[in-house]
Amino acid sequence: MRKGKPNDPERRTRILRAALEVIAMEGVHAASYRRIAAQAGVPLGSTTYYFSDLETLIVSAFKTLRDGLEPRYAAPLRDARTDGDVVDALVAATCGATAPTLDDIRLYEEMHRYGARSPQVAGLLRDFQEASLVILRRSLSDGAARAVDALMWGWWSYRALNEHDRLDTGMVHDAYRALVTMAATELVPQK
Amino acid sequence: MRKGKPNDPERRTRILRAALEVIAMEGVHAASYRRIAAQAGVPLGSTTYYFSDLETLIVSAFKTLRDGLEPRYAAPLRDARTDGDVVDALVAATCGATAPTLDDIRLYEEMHRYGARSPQVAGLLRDFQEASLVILRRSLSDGAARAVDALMWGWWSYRALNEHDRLDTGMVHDAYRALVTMAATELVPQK
DNA sequence: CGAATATGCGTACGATGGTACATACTTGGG
DNA sequence: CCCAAGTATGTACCATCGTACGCATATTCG
Repeated sequence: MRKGKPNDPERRTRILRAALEVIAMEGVHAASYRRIAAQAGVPLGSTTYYFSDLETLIVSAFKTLRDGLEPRYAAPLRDARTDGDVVDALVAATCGATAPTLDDIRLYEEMHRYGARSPQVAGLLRDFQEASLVILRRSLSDGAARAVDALMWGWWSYRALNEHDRLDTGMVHDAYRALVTMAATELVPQK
Repeated sequence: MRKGKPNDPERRTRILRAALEVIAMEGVHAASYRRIAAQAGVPLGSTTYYFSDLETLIVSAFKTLRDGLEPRYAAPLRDARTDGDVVDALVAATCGATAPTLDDIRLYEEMHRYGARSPQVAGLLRDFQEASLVILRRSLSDGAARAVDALMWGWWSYRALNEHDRLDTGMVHDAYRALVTMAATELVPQK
């Protein structure tokens, strides 16, 4: 009897990567079995074999996106010690070294939109957001954490819309500092 | 010779409204000629007659959305006199009386995503954003205006994802106040 | 070495999409 | 009243989609 070892172990992963590429370039609506197969350089039957329906494929692709993104953004924030470190990490995540690429933002936006109609993907998004909030709450009040989270998303969104103008780092820094400072002064009635 | 007066002058508007309804309910990917025609209660040929291709129809629909939304959100902000008024207006626009409905947010998100592939729609979005910034800059520094704008969008987005929990008004108020206050203290190096 | 079983693939079908276009209907001027 | 021209519609074509399914290939065990 056969063990079930795949002939090409990379294939599944390659399909998922191709799916994300297609979604980033042309949107979820363009992410068809055929288009993804072409992108991955595998035959149509290969994609339907690994993912019995399209919803499964897309959700799986978004899952790998989350798994890839989460540690990348979480780490610098987790290492922050002082409020200043937190602000710096936030700035970096918004428009600095650890900031997502435009493709990543597009992907995340597509995910967001797809989540409006897919409970599974909505769950992924909430997981992602909750993980971010958990980290932020280690140094900020709940309110400030939520505000910071929303602001970061707003700026990412802005970057996606205005591809060419970079966000001014000083402005971003000031805004985060204002929110983080608010957290400090608000801490008494909050706690 | 005939004057060119339409037999049913309402029809064009009705089709555009139906398009927005479909987009809000099922997303742009579901906005087909046939689906929109069904929603508007008109035959397929009627939609293709008024809009020679689908892109035109969708862009027109988004244009009417912008025209409808813009005055609604601009007015309260324009009437704000003091910084406190501005903060109150922002809170109201985020989660209060003048806040967009969930449908409006969904529509706006669909527009955002569609804009990623349609230069025309991207232009509409930038218009909308710029109009908002112009008003905000009457009482805030450029940096604060941008931060406030991004934060509002982030919270709208949050509301779309977490349909059921209302944003805490106090938290929203504090965050906006922090950003507006920052604008005041930052005003010297800014100007 | 078969034979059984998992892996991988090609084709076909029914549904749905945008669009083209021939046809009808409505209107107002002659 | 009737015809020209704009308005409105029904149908049909071709492409593409998700999915089903039968067949080919590879692998491992007895």
